[in-house]
Amino acid sequence: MARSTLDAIYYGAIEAFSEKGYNDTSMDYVAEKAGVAKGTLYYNFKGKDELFLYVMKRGAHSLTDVITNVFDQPADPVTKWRNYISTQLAFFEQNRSFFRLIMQNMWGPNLLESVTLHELFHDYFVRMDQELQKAQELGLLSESMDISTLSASIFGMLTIPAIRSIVHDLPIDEEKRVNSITHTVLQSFKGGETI
Amino acid sequence: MARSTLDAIYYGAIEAFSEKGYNDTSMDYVAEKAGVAKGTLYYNFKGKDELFLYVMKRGAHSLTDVITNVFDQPADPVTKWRNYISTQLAFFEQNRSFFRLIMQNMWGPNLLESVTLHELFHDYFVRMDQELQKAQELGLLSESMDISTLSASIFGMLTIPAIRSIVHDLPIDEEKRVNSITHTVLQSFKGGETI
Amino acid sequence: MARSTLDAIYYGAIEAFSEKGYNDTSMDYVAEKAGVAKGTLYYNFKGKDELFLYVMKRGAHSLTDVITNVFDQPADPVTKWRNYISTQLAFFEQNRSFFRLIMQNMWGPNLLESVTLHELFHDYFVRMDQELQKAQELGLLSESMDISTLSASIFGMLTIPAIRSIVHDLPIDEEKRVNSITHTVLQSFKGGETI
Amino acid sequence: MARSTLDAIYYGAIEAFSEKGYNDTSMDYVAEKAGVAKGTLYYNFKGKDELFLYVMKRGAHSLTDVITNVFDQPADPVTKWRNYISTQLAFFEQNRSFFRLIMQNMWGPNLLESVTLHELFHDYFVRMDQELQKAQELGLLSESMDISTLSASIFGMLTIPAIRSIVHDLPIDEEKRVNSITHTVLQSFKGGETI
DNA sequence: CATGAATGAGGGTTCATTCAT
DNA sequence: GATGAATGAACCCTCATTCAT
Repeated sequence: MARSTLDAIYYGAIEAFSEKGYNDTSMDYVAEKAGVAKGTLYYNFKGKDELFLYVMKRGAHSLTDVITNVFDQPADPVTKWRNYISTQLAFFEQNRSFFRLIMQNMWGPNLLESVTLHELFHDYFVRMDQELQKAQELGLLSESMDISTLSASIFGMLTIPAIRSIVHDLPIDEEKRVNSITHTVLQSFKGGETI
Repeated sequence: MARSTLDAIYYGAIEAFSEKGYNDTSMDYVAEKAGVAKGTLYYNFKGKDELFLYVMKRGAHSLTDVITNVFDQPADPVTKWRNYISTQLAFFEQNRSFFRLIMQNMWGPNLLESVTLHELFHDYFVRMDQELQKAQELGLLSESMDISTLSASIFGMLTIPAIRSIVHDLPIDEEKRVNSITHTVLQSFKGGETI
Repeated sequence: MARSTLDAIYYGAIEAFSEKGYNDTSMDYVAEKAGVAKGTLYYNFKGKDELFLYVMKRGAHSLTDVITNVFDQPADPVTKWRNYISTQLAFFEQNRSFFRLIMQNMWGPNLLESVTLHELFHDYFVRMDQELQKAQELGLLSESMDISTLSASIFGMLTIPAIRSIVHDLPIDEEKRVNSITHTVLQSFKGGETI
Repeated sequence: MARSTLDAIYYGAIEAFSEKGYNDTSMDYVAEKAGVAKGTLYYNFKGKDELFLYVMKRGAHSLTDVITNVFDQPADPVTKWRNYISTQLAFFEQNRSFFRLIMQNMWGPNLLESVTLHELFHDYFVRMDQELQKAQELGLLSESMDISTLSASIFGMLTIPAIRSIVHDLPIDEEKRVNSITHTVLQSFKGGETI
């Protein structure tokens, strides 16, 4: 199959980088995990940077797919957000080490000259902004709320508890966590007279 | 003065690490920024890890000071949380590159064998948990909320928008952002019948 | 046509090697310049060494052709030598980068186990030795002169000024140079009482 | 002594490069020959290029010393040129592999961005040009001769026979060679009516 | 206390060569 | 005949660490 070598590299690289982080992962180790020779990595990618970026891009894409699928379903807004939260948390749970990798590298200096890893998640935030816009138009969300701040906040409400428990490698009462976060997120939509 | 060399190292190191991140900062560069010889770093610290940890500890301490000072003030809970948010955001703004450094390294694999950087922020979360506990006891916060999830969520509501704007190096309408986040946080305290 | 692939390789290789030298020319680059796949190079040649040797041999052959054509013309000796010089210099001028390539590799360690590149020019020196022998027999050249030293000297009188101006990429008063060198060479034939 | 490490590197490097040429000499091999660790090479030089250039510069300097010493002696011009030839040839003989190294690299592409190795020999040719100028003023050399061509030619008359015999590793009748070349060089000074 | 020359393990990258198609 | 994906040995270089001064 045409993609087989590339796929082997992808899965080996995601495993290697997730385990050790970008800097502590040697190309030798990636090659070993991928089951290919080191030269093959360089035959398919210009260098470590480009390989890493490829991994992150494929990963960011699958992350964005989650949000897209949820919000494209026909459902009332509250159900959508509830689904978004539980689906996203489940995704993090199923891809613990990769999610951790993302959180490590989202804030770094530019990896390549012009591309911040953060930009990879541009689509993600765009989709969330759209949905918040809709909520605002429906009167579910106060007009005074700054949408791009809120989308980042919601992302934070979700991810920080998730990454925190992952870093500590603690088992979590999944249902309780989903409920708490759902509550937090949905409350943030309500009323505007809190200040 | 006894502390002068150590201080020179501290300030040089924080500058160097903030600029380039842990891995891309060489001991040579730290020495240059600190204005001391490389050997002096090793005279004062066992190695790069220990030096970095020292920097992060002093930094985490000053971060924790913020939350402590705010919550120790006599004030009603709502005012306290409002102050906490604005003070914390101001701290991030004043220490942009160091805050970025923290966010990069909070989720990493254990830096030394037994110490996760995240543990450095243990005190921070403990203090917040205490305050949330109080709020719960005062009936400001629903009994059903999971406190450790909520404290992480609140941290996320604050930091992700902040780090996002720092990474993108965008100027921000500070007041609007504080208001949006304050609203979000305080709303999360309200009612429990959202689910 | 049978020779077309081989010729494509030859012209691509001579261009590539002349531009970058032996070591800095990759087989990939030769393949690109030749417009064939890398595997094709290995289908036609055992390896890089053999390919390079082939290029040098074809080149050395055309260099030797020059000297042969000149000395095979019926003319008096002085005219012959004058023609030799101007023709040779013109050849260098028309094949600047290839000539430079030759001069770089003439003195190296043996490229293959048993073949020095210098030996490629064996025919060249043999032909010159013959002509000097004739001159000696005609009494044009002192009996005391060592012919193999002289042929090398003459080659040096020609090539060093040529390569020097090529390396410096300087425009040259061609006529003046030919005259100077012709004078130098022909003078070396005269008298024997200088020592 | 302050220079001892640098000297060890110098002598090790000259030995290594002379034996294998620039490209086929690894930094590991230089370190081994020099009796220092590889890191020491990089502590003292930016890279392989700079180290090589240093070696060539020190070498070019000692080559230039020869010509300077000879021509600074009080003697009649003919004696000077005779001494120059024999001294230079002796120098080549005593530094066979280094001389070969020079001849290999004199014609290469620029090693660093702005410095051609050939420029290292600038002083050498300047000194020879001065001496030829003097000869012209004394009437020993025809006014019509192009000096910079002639200095290169003389260098060629000397070096090509020398390098040729070195490459072929042939024993040479030293005296006969000196005589032949001296004759050739001195003859080139005479008369101008050959053309 | 402080220094900086010296070290060497380890990493990213190149590239001549092979071989299944 | 020709191809190009795959290989892995070898190379240049970095940098945390040591230690004699």
